Parts: sequence; C-alpha cells; structure tokens
Amino acid sequence: MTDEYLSQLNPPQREAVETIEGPLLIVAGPGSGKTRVITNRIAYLIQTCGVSPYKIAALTFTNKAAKEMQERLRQSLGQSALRISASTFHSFCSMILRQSGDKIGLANDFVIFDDDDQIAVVKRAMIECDIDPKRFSPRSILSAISSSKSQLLDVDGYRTKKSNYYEEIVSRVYEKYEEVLAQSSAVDFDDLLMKTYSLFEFDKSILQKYQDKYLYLMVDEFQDTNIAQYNIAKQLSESHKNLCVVGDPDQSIYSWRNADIRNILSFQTDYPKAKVISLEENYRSTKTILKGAKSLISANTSRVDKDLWTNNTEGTPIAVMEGYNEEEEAQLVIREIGRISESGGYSLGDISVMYRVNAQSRAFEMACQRYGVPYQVVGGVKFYQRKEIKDITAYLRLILNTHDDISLNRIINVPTRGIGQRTIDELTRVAHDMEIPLFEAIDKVTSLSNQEMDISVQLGSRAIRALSDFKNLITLMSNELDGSKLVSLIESVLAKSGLKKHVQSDDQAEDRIENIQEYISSAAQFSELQGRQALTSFLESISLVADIDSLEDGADFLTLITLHQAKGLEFPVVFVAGMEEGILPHMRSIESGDPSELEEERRLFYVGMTRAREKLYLMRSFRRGFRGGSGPSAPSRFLSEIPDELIMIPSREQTSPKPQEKSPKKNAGNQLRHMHATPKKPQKESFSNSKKPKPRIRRVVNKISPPNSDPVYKTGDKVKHHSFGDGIVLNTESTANDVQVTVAFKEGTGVKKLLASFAKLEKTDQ
DNA sequence: AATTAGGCATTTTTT
DNA sequence: ATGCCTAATT
Repeated sequence: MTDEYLSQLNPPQREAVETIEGPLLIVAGPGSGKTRVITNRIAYLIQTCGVSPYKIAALTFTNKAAKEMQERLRQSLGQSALRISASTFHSFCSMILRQSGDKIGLANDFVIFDDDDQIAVVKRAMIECDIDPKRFSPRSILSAISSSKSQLLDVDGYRTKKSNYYEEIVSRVYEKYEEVLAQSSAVDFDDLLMKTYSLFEFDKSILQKYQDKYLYLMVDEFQDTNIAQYNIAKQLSESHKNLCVVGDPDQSIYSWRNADIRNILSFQTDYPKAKVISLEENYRSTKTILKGAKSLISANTSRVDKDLWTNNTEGTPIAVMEGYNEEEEAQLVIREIGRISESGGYSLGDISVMYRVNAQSRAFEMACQRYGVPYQVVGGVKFYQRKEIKDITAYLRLILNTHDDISLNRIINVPTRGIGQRTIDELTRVAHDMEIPLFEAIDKVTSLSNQEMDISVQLGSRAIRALSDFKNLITLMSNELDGSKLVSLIESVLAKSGLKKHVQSDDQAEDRIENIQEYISSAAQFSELQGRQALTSFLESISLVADIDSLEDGADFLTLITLHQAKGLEFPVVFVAGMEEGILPHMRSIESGDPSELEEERRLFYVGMTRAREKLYLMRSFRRGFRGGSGPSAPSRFLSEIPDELIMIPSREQTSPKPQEKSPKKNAGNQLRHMHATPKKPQKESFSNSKKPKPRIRRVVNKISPPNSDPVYKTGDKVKHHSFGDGIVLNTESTANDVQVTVAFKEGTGVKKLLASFAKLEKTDQ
C-alpha cells in the first residue's frame, strides 16, 4: 500500500517524498501538488520509515493550512495523525514559551498584544520619551521595531547599529516599548519568535530537548519566512539536519512583513549539501492560464526561471473586462457569474473574486446584496478588531492580568463612568512616578492620603469615587475567575461592566450583539479547561487566528478575498478585480521607486492568476472612487505583459446593456434565479437611502430561507453537518426569518451557531 | 470636568 | 466613508 500512494506521484514528487534525511529544498511551482507531497512525505516517514508521529513538526503559515494538513493526514493515516505537530510558527513558538519561557523570565500566562495594542504601546513609549507622536508616526516607528525584531536585533543590538537621527529616535522608543511590554507581562507577535530564539540560545539544554522531540522538521511557504523563523528552524534541526523547506520564490508576497526571500539562498549556502527538487508540472490550471502567468512573471528580472508545464487542456481565453466604475465592474462580475453558472454548470462555491485591497470588497458586497448572491468576505474589518470585541477582550485581559495597562486604558471609561482624560492623565503620572502599574495606582490613590504616598495627587473626590468603583468592579470580576466557567465569566463581565447595555444602545446594536454571541460561542470551546487556564488559552487563540481560518470551503458562497489571503487556495473560476495602475500595482509600490516593490506586486498578481483552474477574468474599471471623489484609472501595466493571443475582450453588448441602466435587478434576477439566490427581503435599494448604513461584517452571508423546508430542531437532537460532522443541538433561537441553531460538534470543531436554512443539517436519530 | 459634536486627515497587504 | 483630535456644551 506504500507503493500505491507512491505510484500516484510524478518522479520529482516521489523523490521529494522519499528524501527524508538531511536538508531538502523543494521548489514548488503553483499547482504542482505541493500539499500532496508534504502529506505523502509525512505518511511515508510514519508508515514506511517507522518514525513516530510525535517526532514530526510541520510549520505552516496559517492555521487553516495547518488544519488542512492535519485533516489530510487523518484521512490517510487515521487518528495517529493528530500526534503530528502541525501549526504556525507563531503558535508553535507560543507553546514553547509557555512551557519554558520562565527560563528567560517570561511569565507563562503572558498575553499577546496585537497590532492595535502595539500602536498604543508605541504611543505611550513615545510620550514617556518626550517624543511628539505627531512629528514621528507611531506606525512607522512600530514597523521599524518590528522589522528589527524579525531580524533578531534586540534593543542593544539596534542601539549599536543605529546610524542616523531617525534611528536614534526609534532606538529610544524601542527601549521604552520593551519596558512597557514587560511591565504588562505581554509579548508582541515578533517576540514570540525572537524570544524563542533567544531562549534556545540562552539555554542549550532546552534547545536540545526540543531537538530530540522534533526529529523531522518541515517548513511550508518558506519564501515567506523571516530571518527569525529561519533561524529557529535552523536551531531546531542543528543536531539532526532533517530540515525540509518548501517554497516558491515567485510567490513571495510578504516582504513588507519582513519575510526575507534571501532565506532560500541562505538555505543553499548554509546547507551546501542540501538536495534541491523542483516541482514543475502544474496540475491545476489550463494551458492558457499557465502560459499567461508564466509570461507575466518572466517580466521580473531578479528571479530564477522555472519550466512550468501542464498536461491540462488549452481551456478558454483569459477574459479582460472593463466597467465604467467600480459598481459596474462588480455588476459585470455578478452577471458573468450568472451566465457561467447557467451555461457552464459552475456553482458559487467554485468562484472567487480577488482584489488588492480590502476596500475593494465593498462594491462587490453591495452588488451581491442587491442581486441576492450569497457570499463570504474573508478578512475585511477583522472580527477580533471590532470595537465591541476588543472592549470585552480588554476586560478579560485586565482581570487575568492587572498589570496590563494598555487594556486598562482602553476600558477604564467604557462605558463612560465619569473617568475623563484629566483623571487618567493624573493617574498615569502617579503610576509613572511610583513605578507601578495603573491598576495599582488606582488602588493607592483611592485608599491612601497624599502624605501616606509622599507624592501629591491632584484629584477631586468625584474622580476618586469613580476610580474606586472601577477598582471594585475589576476586583469583583477577578474573584469570579477561578470559580466559574469561561462562558459565564464573560457573560458576567458583560453585565457587570455595563458593556452589555452600552452595546445594546449602540445604533448598530443588532450586529454588535451578534458578534458578541459569536465571541461567546468560540469561548465555549474552552469549557473543558478551568478558570485561568481557560481564559489564557482562549485569549491566546483569539490573538493567533487569522480571518482566512474561518473560510468555509464546501459551502455554496461566492468568495471575496484579497490576493494575499488567496495564497494557497484554488478555484475553478477566478476574477481578479481592479487591474489598474495604482491598485495593482499598488500606488505605494509605484511611488516608492523601488523596482523590487513592483516585482512583488507582479508576484502578487501571479499568485492571483495561478489560483484559477479553468476560467480567469481580469476586471478593471475606467473610473475609480478615491478618497471620496473619483478619477480616471489607467489599465494596469501587468495586462500588457500577458500575450494578446491568450486574451479575449468580450463585447460590451453581451454583458452590459447600459452603464446607467436604472433597474438591472430584473435582468440579473432572471439570470440568477437558479442559484437559489432570491433577494433578501424587499431590501433592494435600502442600502442606499437607509440612515442606518449596513455595517461591514466579517463574514456576511445573505440570510436567505428556502421556502418552508426547514426541519425543526430542538435541544438534544443529534445532527450531522457536511463539513463539521456529528453534533448535538444545544439551543435554538428564532430570528426574523430564520432559526439559529447552536450545535456542539465532535472532533475539535467545538460549538458553532448556525442558521438552519443554510447549515443543511441532517438529523441523525438515536 | 466629562461628554459630545463637528472638523481633519486617512487607508496595503497580516501572523 | 472612518477614526482621531479640538472646540463647544452640559
């Protein structure tokens, strides 16, 4: 049976699978069966070479990729696949630091600060250094710090390397920044990597422990790793050298996040004996699409040419379509979707719209809503970045760790409780003078007199009272931490803090409440753990998930996604929107004047093109909205880098009668009817003249109920979901035109809230 | 002293 | 169109 899966591989794939000892670089072109090679290689290690699954670690870029790998392995290997460590670098490092971080003075219940928190820390550090946040942008200082950390350059290292005035400023902020993090017992994303690296350097016995644990190491998307990640991989494999990295330099699209393409070169110089295997047969795309992509990418000068080829059919030409503005661009896409799903048998789940910037999703979302096309937006305004979610999270962090000044600052007056800026400033000053966290300062200020503190405090009695109430509130909540379940803790925090009322009175209450419910149901997954443990794990999980992780495949939605997030995915039909100068390539890369930035844009487009299996559409619009106004938009230079003979430009008459057509709904309605996509309520124009604008939400799925075919679910029913598997109904809740069912699934999926009309749950009696 | 309302600049991509 | 800062308001 070993032979069976080996015989399904082409010769280089097979060689990659069978090369298990020593350093190995797999250069995997798009669609070349990379995932297949990785999973087969692991299966080979376990089944043929008798390696224990415990000894294998696979590091991927996203949680989704990790999960997918585990799922595939489970299919070929059974339950033992769960013993393989498959995770992202960040969560892998987080695990190590929680286990052994105390050796370098890190509390094991550290919190992970996200982007917003980091900005807050930078601002605070700047103020403490007497640097005006208006003179230097906190964002750019943060990116300097982050870039430094990604290269394993700590404060001292940076200080000695700094060479100009700006870097002097950064170096001062960097130092304070680290102090604030340490005081808050928090780490940022880059720390997860850098601290793991220094832990290994600092204590070789710990490193050895992990080297012995992970005898076989694999790194996916190697072209997108940064220096820190590469060095950790090197450390871990130092003793056995069983390091297999998989990547494609042409798909390197994260240099702005300090990914360093030089890692691929370094790998070959660091391991001169490394075997290099290229996977060049593409199993995904038509000849036309592949030819177009190859021709495009060959315009990059700094690259090594590959010889990609495919046995697939010629396929249809690449369609280039132009709309008058972004609305029409979206309309064209929707109509084309209607056309091909009717004549080509494609369903919505086969189709994706990809764009450069999240803002572009708007026009498509509106078009989908108008024509009743169910869709999912990946990313956008990120779920865990929404205000209500960040607020409740800040409360939770604070009760777990009262040293967390950043979280305290966020919620000390949310909802408003009479603690204004002046009070906060004074409190900050006291905390700073006494060198204590803000929360402790509140305690001092409210319980001691000025003489007792030998520091004078300028606060009125009203402020003192408000602070005292706040302190009691947080203390009260902290006391619940150990006794109660995570879900009830969160509910209690919502109630006691007044956040619940606050949110309910918001003008977007409905959606915010829905978001909080989703938040609570994701917390329910941690119900086996106790008190602090549960909260720590929950907080960690929400810091490390990306939105891409929530992408449902299998479901029949149109997928709207950024080109960056689309990496690693594939769809039979792909629309790349916004093929214009300034969008793709992005303005910034043009203005920077750095040719390598333009090359990265080209790679990004290359990634987009190569996601398509059968049909590729390149969309552009003649005018594009820009900061309120709108202006003409020139076609992307990338369009001219695709040979004309591969391109077809459909005549406008076929697709769109008139740009200003007032009632396109009817036409499209007819075209789309068979998609089970009846428009949501008679909502039609409401998005344009309602005073309550529809909020942007992460995954907007049109709630369309198929007529009276809903089975009735009740608590305790056993059900089956096509992708989540078996589960038990915990609760049902009727909404306006649907029923929301809360189901606890087995096998790690946890508790989900689903809409009855969409989930297609099957009842499994007994 | 806190809140709120209106004015100003602002948006790349994300673990 | 959204968020942050300043100025008017209670």
